[in-house]
Amino acid sequence: MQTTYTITELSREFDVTPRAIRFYEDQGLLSPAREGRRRVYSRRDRVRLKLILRGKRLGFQLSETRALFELYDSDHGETGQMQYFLEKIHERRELLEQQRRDIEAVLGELDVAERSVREALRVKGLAPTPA
Amino acid sequence: MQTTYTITELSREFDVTPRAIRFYEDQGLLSPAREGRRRVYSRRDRVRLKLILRGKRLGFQLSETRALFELYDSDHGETGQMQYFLEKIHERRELLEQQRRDIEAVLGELDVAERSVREALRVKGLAPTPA
DNA sequence: CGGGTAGTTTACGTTTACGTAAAGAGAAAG
DNA sequence: CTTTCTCTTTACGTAAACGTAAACTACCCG
Repeated sequence: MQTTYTITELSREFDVTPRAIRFYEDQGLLSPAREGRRRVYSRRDRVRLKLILRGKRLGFQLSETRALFELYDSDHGETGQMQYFLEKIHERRELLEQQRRDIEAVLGELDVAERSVREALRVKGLAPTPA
Repeated sequence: MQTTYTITELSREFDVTPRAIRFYEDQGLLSPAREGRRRVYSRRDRVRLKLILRGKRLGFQLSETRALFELYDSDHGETGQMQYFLEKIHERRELLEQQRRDIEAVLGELDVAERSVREALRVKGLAPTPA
C-alpha cells in the first residue's frame, strides 16, 4: 500500500490542478512534509484532500472546511470545545438535510420533465421510449 | 391569493437583498413587469426566484439555472431540443446523486463524531448525554 | 411644503478560488 | 554539458455574485 504521494499523483487521482492543491496548503488546509523543496503528501494529507473536495461539492467554503479540521484537531479534552463542536455538527446537519430535501425535489421534477419529454417524443411516432 | 409582489416583499419572504433580485434580472433570470419604473413581480417570477435560490443551495451557477430556464421555455416541439434536454437532465441527475451520496457520507461521519464527543463528555462524569 | 419611505440607475469595490505567466532549482537522459 | 521534466515561488489576473455608495424619483404623511 502506497504511503506517500507527489502533488501530481494526487492531482491526477482527484482531477484537480496542482495549483489548487498548493492553494489549499496556503489556506492552511494541508501541510505536506518536504523533501528539500518538494512536497511529500502522507495518507492523512490524501484523506484531507478527499474531504476538501467533498466539501466543495457540497458548497462548503474552504474556510468552513478548515474550521472543521481545526475542530477535529483541537483539544478534545476541553469540555467547552466539545460543546462548541456539537453545535457546529448540529448546524451542519440541518444545512445538509435541507440540501437533501432540495435534491429530492429536483430529482422529482427531473422525473416529471423526463417523462413528459419522452411522452412527447412517443406521440411524434419516433418512440425511442425504452432508452 | 396574492397575484403580484414588490421587490421588498420577495426579498423579505426569501431572505435575499433587493440588490440580489435585481442582479438576477440583469443576468436574464427574471423579467418582472413594470409600473412606471417600478418592478412588479408575478407568481411566475416568484416561482422562478424560488428555483434560483434552490439552485444556489445546490451549488448551481446562475448561468446554469438560466440555461435550464431557457430549455424549459424553448420550443418543446423541436425533437433536437428535447433530446438535448434529456441529456441535460441526465447530467444533472448524476451530479445530484453524487451530491446525495456525499451528504449521506457526511451525515454518517457527523453521527460518529457526535457519538464520540458525547461519550467523552459522559466519561468526564458531566453526563449531558440525553440532550 | 418639508420629510420619510421605497424604489430606481449607475458604477465602482470586494471576496473566493483558483488560472496563468515568469523565472528558477534539481534530477535524469542523451 | 545541454536538454527535458517535474516541481517550486512569486505575483498579477479573473469570473461569479453580489455589497455599497451616490444621486434621483415618486408618493404618502402631517
